[in-house]
Amino acid sequence: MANNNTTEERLLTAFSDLVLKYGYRGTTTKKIADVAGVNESTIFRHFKDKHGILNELVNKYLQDADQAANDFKPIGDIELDLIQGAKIYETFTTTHRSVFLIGLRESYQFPEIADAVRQLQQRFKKILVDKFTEMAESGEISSTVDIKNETDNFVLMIFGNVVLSFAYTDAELYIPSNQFLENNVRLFASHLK
Amino acid sequence: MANNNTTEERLLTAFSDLVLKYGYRGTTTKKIADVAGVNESTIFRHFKDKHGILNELVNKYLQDADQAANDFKPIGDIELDLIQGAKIYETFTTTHRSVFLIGLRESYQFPEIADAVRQLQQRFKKILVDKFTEMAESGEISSTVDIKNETDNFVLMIFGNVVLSFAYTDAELYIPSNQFLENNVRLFASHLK
Amino acid sequence: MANNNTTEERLLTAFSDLVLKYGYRGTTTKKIADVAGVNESTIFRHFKDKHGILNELVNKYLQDADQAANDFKPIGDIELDLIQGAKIYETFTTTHRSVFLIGLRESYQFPEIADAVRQLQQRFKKILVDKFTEMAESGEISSTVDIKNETDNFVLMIFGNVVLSFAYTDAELYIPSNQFLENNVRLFASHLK
Amino acid sequence: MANNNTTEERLLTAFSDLVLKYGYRGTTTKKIADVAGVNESTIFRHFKDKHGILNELVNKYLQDADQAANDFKPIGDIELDLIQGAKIYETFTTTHRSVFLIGLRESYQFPEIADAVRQLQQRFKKILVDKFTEMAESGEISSTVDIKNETDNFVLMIFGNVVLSFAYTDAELYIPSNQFLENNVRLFASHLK
DNA sequence: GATGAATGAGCGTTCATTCAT
DNA sequence: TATGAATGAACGCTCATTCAT
Repeated sequence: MANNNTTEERLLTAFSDLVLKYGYRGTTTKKIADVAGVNESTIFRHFKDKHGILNELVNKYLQDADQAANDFKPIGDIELDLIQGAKIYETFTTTHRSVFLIGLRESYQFPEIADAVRQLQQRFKKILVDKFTEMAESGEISSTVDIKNETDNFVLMIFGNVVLSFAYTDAELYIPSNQFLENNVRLFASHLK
Repeated sequence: MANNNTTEERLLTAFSDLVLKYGYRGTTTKKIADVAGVNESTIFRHFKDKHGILNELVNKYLQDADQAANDFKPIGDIELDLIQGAKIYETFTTTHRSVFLIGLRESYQFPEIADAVRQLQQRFKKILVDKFTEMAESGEISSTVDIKNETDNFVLMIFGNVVLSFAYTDAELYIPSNQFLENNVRLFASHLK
Repeated sequence: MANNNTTEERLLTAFSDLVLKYGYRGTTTKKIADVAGVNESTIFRHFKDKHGILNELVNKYLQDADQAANDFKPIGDIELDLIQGAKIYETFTTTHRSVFLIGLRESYQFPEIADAVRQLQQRFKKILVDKFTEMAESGEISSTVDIKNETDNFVLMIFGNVVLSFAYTDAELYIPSNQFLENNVRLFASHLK
Repeated sequence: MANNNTTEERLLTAFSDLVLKYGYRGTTTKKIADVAGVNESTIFRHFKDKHGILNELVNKYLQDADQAANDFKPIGDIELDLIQGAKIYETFTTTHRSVFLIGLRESYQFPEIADAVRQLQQRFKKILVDKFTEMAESGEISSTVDIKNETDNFVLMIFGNVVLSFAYTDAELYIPSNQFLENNVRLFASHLK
């Protein structure tokens, strides 16, 4: 038995962990059961089928996504706002790594997950664009700043780093969170002032 | 019969196409055979096993990767150099979509492919950093430019856009090539002058 | 369902029976399942793989072989001792027909089984030679008897009859057990007195 | 190309050699073609099918078997006659090892070969029994000799040694030809005088 | 006379899922 | 609530055989 949690929780945790390494297909019900310390057939008492486990995680993802989007409230300081956005995005995707990765890897099989992943990105972009537009109108941002494209670039950049960190877990390729926020995001922000 | 090409070519094409949708595991030998219009067992006359098909594509990837890295020769104009780099990177990854995606999605099962994908990224980064450092020393680039981090940001950005375009093929999320080079890369470059 | 035994027992029995007819390779998992009255995949719940079934039988063979060798205790009466030896050898090999035959037929693919079959033969030979040597020393056997070669001949003879009886099951070629012990073994023994 | 012989001869030789190691089933047409140095499909130009190769060898076996039986002409000297019989049997079976082994191993699949192997044994037995009976009638052999059973024992013994030598090629178990004839057969014969 | 390309049947094995207990 | 036994569909792969050249 993996830990003291509910059987259902242990199954969800086992599934999440295994998906990181093996992907959805490679995460067999046998592996899940072994890691969770239960019988394979027990899975089907708690979830309709293998897909049902994923659905549960997707539901949590969607709830948290709303929360994260609501939590992201730019305050009008470009630097702090981009750092805040990057931080929330990174925290959220890390918390929901398995769903994020399935959305990335198996987007064709699970279009609804791919959609969910995309939507989050769009919402973050919109929040930033809206705020920056507002700031541009009030003169806080120079009118020469190309808000739309800069925001696109920013989102691509933080998405790129998250993908690198998840897809190649053991690699030196991605930039660790703190360093990324302090150096890279801050540097990016400096061009918008 | 899918088209007039060699059986081997048809198999490679079928494999590549299916991998985009279904991933490596989901691309069954039966599907490959059906798409290529041959009997399933014919696959094994042309390739040692299923992995052998992938190996063939990886070999081509590695050859082309060398070529692409050699082709990327910055001329000392920041804007043109970044555009050139982004264009070559994008062209190369598009040509080798299937291998790139397998390296991204199934990095755990195929660490050598994940490595190959990573290496390309590092090589591009190094070429840029080397050139920009040289330009900074000769005064063509202001000494205030944070070459290392700017290059990181640039590479994350073009990587992010490539991943988006491949992973969510039918989505409106990624920025189409021409537009990306003209608007986003150019915009990014403008901050380095 | 073939009979009331455990699924595992039914599988082992089915495998054993089929091996006599078809050999190891010819005994397909489908045939085994059909004869045992279970689904083919059920085999793999009970045994790691096809070889695992054989391993199980080989383990039993090895255990029984020790027992058989220990049970064979010549009492110093040549005739009775040869009959006893022949009887134990025949009973043992008959009980483990399938393993014996695989060791004989597929010795190249399963050298460890071939070894096991050989060893039994050597052990029986040694027990006889040791006893007869002891009897020769105590004068119970004439010193003119060529113990080593006579024993070789005896073992070849009983081995030959066992092989005939197993390999050509429906033939009239081999000599049935009782008759063999009463006539042939006894006749052979008569020359050693 | 294996040697200068006819394609057909090379195929037959390749088949014979492979059968010793791998048995009939394990001797794939691909292996045969590789060893013979021809294309796999060439086999089917020379033989109807895989079984056809075996048939060819069986035909030769049957012709030679007649020859061997005719060659075996006991002269009335028990010792020399048994040695002669053992020698011819051994030579013949060695020459036709592959067929002999298939008859032994795959007797169920190829009953006609099993028959052929059995018949040879019966013919040898009959020749010996007939001669010894004749000798008994003429007083050359003591009337106390149990001709039938002694002959059975003798045939089992030489059969046993041949099987050992073929089935466990690399083993020290069987008794090498010369030694077998000089020691074992001679010893056996000594009891009949 | 021989080849190379292709096939279809069948093999051992894995997997998500069901069912009786 | 959970288990252990069993299943059927599918998978990657091998094999003897066919056919056009």
